[in-house]
Amino acid sequence: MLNIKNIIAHMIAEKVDTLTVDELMDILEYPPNPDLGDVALPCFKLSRILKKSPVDIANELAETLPKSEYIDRIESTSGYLNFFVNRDIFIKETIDEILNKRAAYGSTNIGNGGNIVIDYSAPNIAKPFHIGHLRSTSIGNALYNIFEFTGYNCVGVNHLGDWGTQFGKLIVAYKRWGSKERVEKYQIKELMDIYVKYHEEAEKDPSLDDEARAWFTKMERGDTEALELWQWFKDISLKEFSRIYDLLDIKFDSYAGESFYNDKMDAIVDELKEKDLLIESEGALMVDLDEYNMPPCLILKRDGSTLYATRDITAAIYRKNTYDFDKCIYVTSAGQSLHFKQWFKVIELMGYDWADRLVHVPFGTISIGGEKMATRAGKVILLEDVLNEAIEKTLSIIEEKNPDLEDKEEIARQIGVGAVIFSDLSNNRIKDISFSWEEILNFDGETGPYVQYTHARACSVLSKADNKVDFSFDSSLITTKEEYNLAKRLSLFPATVIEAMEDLEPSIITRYLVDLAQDFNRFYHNHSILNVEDENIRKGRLALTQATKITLENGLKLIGLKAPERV
RNA sequence: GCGCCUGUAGCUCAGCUGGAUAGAGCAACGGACUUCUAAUCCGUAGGCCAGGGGUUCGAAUCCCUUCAGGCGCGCCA
Repeated sequence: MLNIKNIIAHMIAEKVDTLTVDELMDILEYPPNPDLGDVALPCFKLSRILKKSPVDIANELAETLPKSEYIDRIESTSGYLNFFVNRDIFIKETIDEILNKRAAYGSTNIGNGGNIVIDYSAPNIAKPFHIGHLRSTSIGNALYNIFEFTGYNCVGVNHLGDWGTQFGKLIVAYKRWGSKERVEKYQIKELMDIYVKYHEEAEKDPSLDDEARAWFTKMERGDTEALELWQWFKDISLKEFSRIYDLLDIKFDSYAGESFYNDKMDAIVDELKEKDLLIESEGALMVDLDEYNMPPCLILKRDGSTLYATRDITAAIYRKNTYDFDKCIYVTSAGQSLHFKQWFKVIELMGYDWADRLVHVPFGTISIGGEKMATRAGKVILLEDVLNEAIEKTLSIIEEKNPDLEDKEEIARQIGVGAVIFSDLSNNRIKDISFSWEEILNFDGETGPYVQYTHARACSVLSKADNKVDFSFDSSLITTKEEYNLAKRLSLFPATVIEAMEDLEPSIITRYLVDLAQDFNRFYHNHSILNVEDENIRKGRLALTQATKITLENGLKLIGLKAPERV
């Protein structure tokens, strides 16, 4: 991998033996204005160590640093040491590497085959898949791809919410207001309707809740009728979910949900007892976390039934035994942060040294016009509606601009769905999102369709050249500002992937793609690729175009988007 | 009350473990399609980086504090 910072850090380390290459890598930065240089060393920190003024240090280094074929010249400017890289070599090596590695450009093996369990999506059975569920799904899926790309082996787990008192409620609702015919006809919509009705009625008549609890207890005791209804509701939900996952092109390696751990929790409760971690309070059992400045972690309710934490602890131990993970990652809303901190601590107190491999990846809440979405109140925007809306809009744009496009239904799906996922992965995870139809259906500017369009544009140029791209281009003919900026951007992709992996932050890739697309479009707009007289310039620009196409495609795939060749 | 998160252009957001003149997109206005796909590009305008202290050669960035908003705090997940 051609890494300019790395090369420069080595150069400096030869001269300044008080700093290591790694430390220098940290200090080196990219100047705000490319006219100043390609890489800069601010000398203010060295000033104290070397007991000289920053200006003197920069001046001295500018004269004494060893020559390198990669560096054209070095300038000292008011305490900064600015490096100007040799563009010929830099562009040549960057493009060569991309053309050689193709789909593997940007990948690394830092994971060394270690296992990563990623727990994401996890919708609740019998509830509709709404826009709020998208975040966990899209972030988890992107992290899955990013970890695979950096040399890990991922296990994607969909920890379905398929157990709990809401099923008691649903059974009560079904028995009172539902019918087999209606459920078979309207599927999850009907389940949602009767669930909403249940909550309306329960407001007036709290005895319904007792009834619901009784049904759930029946489920736990293995009552046939209760379990058959539960299984039926579950099948209906899974059918709906897999339709949505197909649309999104997202897959899981395991669907072991909450019910999977029903028979595994007793042993864990026993283990907690043996390890003397449980205390009793008002009939419930809990782990006291007072000395860690946290409220206690509830393990068993007064009636002896289990809780969320019980299940999570059990699942973590199961996953450790089954997958021997390097990391187990939970992609859930930021509102659950305390819960995770609590039970991670319990795992630690149980004496498991792998407690520090459990990672919570929180994300912000999605709201509509300032209001939280609530299934119970029926106030939701269904993800499928959003996806279909986006696909429809894409299709109408295609009809207008490129009606002869082959396979337009599928391409419209790829772009429409891409617009929704891209928008979801645009901001830092932790930021709250206010859902807006206008924004999610906007295909201009920093959007998925923009990046996909740019990719297709590159593909179109390449196909007009019969995809004849070879390595025999002369990089000294690639001289314009736009070409150089594009090459620089391309060279940053591998470091960007690593950063996204370390920060568990897919938006880093998303934003990189926008920057890359912008750089390519500026290049494309300012310079002809095919219609240039000089055959060698043409070759160089085609190589640059091909390198862009590859990098855009690799990046899009990481965040879970397709890269259609035509749009 | 305690804890966590957020506050940057009219709106949505970038800004790396502190570095040179705070950047994009949307919206607005003005330009560019007989030429490789205009889902594009170029330009104009838009800022007391919530307020106040502090640390530093240097702060949007780190520390303290105030304010505003969001979320959480033993039998939901």
